[in-house]
Amino acid sequence: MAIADDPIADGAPAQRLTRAQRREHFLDVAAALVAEGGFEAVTMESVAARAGVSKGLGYAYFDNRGELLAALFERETGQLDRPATRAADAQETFEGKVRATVGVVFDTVAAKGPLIARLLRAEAEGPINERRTKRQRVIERRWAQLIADEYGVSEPTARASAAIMLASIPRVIELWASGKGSREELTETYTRMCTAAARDLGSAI
Amino acid sequence: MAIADDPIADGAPAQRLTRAQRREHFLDVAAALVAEGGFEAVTMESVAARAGVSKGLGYAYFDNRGELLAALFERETGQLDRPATRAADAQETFEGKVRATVGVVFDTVAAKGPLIARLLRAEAEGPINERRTKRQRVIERRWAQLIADEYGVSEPTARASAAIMLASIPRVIELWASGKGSREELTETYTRMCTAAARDLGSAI
Amino acid sequence: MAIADDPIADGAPAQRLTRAQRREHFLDVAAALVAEGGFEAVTMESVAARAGVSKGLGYAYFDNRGELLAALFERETGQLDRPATRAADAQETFEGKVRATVGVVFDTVAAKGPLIARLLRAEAEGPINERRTKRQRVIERRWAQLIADEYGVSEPTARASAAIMLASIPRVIELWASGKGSREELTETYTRMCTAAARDLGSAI
Amino acid sequence: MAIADDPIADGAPAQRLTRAQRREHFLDVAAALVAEGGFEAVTMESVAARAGVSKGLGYAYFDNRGELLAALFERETGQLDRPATRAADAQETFEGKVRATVGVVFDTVAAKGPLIARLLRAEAEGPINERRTKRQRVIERRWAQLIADEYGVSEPTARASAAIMLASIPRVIELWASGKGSREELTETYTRMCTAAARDLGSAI
DNA sequence: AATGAATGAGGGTTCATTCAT
DNA sequence: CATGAATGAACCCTCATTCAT
Repeated sequence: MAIADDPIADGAPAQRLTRAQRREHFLDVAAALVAEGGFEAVTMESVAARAGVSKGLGYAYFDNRGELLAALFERETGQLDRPATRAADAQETFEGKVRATVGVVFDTVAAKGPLIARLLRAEAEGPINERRTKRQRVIERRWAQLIADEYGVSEPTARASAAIMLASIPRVIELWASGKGSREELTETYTRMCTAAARDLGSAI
Repeated sequence: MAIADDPIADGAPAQRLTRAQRREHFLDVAAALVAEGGFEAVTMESVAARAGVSKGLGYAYFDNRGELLAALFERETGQLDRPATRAADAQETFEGKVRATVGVVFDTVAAKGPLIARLLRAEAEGPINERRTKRQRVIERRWAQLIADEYGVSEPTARASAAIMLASIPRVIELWASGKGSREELTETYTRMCTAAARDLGSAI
Repeated sequence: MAIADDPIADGAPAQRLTRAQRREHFLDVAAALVAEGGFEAVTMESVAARAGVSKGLGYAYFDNRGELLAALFERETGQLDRPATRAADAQETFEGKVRATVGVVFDTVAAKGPLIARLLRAEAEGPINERRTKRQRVIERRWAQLIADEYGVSEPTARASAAIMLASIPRVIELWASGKGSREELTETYTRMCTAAARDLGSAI
Repeated sequence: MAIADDPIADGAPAQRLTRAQRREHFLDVAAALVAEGGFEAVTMESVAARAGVSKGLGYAYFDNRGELLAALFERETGQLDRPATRAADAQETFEGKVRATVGVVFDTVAAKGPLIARLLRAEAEGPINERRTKRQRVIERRWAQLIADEYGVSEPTARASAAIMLASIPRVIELWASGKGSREELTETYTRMCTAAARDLGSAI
């Protein structure tokens, strides 16, 4: 409805963005929508509307809805995983790495809300599921390596235990979100559980 | 479209079943569809088509799609939880109970496929989420009690640790389903992880 | 669900009725449903359910939904029109007849609720519309005759004026139902309007 | 299915109209359908089919079926009421105003068919009923004021009589449409009935 | 690049009606 | 006479996607 030269109309930056900026903006909007209403809330139309652009424009940046969601997944997990890896790398022990990783997860959730939990947990449309599986494999392998190295756990058992530990991280976030424990308590509990389990698995037959 | 070897020819009126039989049949079909394609694959239409009946018939048995899904959830979790509780009750120790529970889970998956893992894990439509949350609360409380009693873990920590342990059961099933370990190995690993964690949490401050 | 020898189960007379009784019962139920929720509320299923019989039974008494509604219309308008005619016949003047007729209408509405208003007014499914038109023609002709005879109004004008007068009777009922006047006031107003109009139309060119 | 002389071929994409044009087109189609078959004949699907567009397009213009019907009601009654008010305002007396109003009604029906009668009369779905009730209240109040002022009729009686008079206008249209009188005769008859009634109600106790 | 009209398929739901038992 | 399982058509509504402008 506005006709001219508002640099940014209506709260929605509807103008003169570079291709990359506009793409990011789409992802920001999609992130907000997932956080508010889950994946179903992300429709090409809702994203366009919230972004203040026309219905068809999304397709100039993403092949289809699946790709938009996949791009969102990549961006958000990247923003979680890079700091997490960095924080873990700064630690010597498995225990330190676990604690550091959980810390970054909490930080991220604090900063961006339930988005990341949803991304990691939900049964979602195809393109996301594939990527999630791939990401999981990578992270599980890393943790398994640490467990095997530090506690002398056999390869396959280390793999399984890493998978089991990682699977409950979203629940830890949920517990926090629903007030079932403080950040510190939950970090402590989770870290102790992981290390105790790893130690035990490495200890005997 | 199929021409041969359908038990029921394509335009012919379906078998006339009793109310209870038809209801079970619908749930069987829904179960198969969830196993294959997740919740989204369950539409009143897809169920009817697969069941070989007309589109509207489902509504004579379930008020709406949500109720169908809810009924499926109730049936399947009931078939898991009743034997699991029975098996756990027959054991004295937390360790025994965990092992027995996992055993029943494996039995169930062996008999009915990975459906149950999906039911327990996925972020799903409203009616299922509510029921899952409720069920979780009940089971978590039970495990928490055991952990607190047997290992002297404080109430809140026991609650959190139970939640964390239970959250990874679907992943255990997945590991098995994808060949990442035998039933015995996975049972052993998971059980040791749980008991080691509980013991550790109870050991000191 | 009950298996034997309740003479009347569940508030619903579900048993041992003669054909005619059962037919009447269906109409009673349909009447109640129209009064509560309009024509749309009358489905073959809702009628059967309320009557405490099985879904298909209605078709043993009425060819189809339209016929059920039509039979209801006939019965109810008959129960209005016969007393109305009798009451009108007992009066000498047009004014008396109008007053008597309106009195019977009020009595009927008082006894049977908004059913009759709905039957007379609503744009309804085909079979009812036809009958209503026919009924209207009959009554309009009668009133027109009276107007012509008593006030010397020409045939066509008498016909038109009768139609115009009769068309507002449902509104009179509505006014009463919504508390916009007492029975007596509304009867008086309506009667005076009709007689004044008739007198005027007969008076000159 | 039609093969010839459709302006638009059967599977071809429809004319691309502006938003306003398409909206009007939808309303035109809906109007035609109401005129032919009443409200029930207006479904989002029937409108789309008649308009030669795809099933879902209507929802880009109206939130749902109710809104479409409501918009139709607003448009049509607006096109009747604005000229009617103007014509009535140009007259000094109640008689003149009644005659002028009826004249505009006839003009409108002549131009657009009996649609308006249906809109004003029928018991319809919620959104229309509300609006009709509101409109009626406004017009009844206006007429009541005139009757009270010019003939000295008491407030409540004036209200009731106005309601009664207005309720028969659709019937006047029907009489005309079914050839039961000329425009002039019906206008004259209706106007005399109204004025005679008002005069009488004002004359005594 | 961007708009926004339009498509078309998919899925939810309701009911009149039929018919095997 | 009665039951109640089943059909099938008609609607409602939403969205991913295309494409003329």
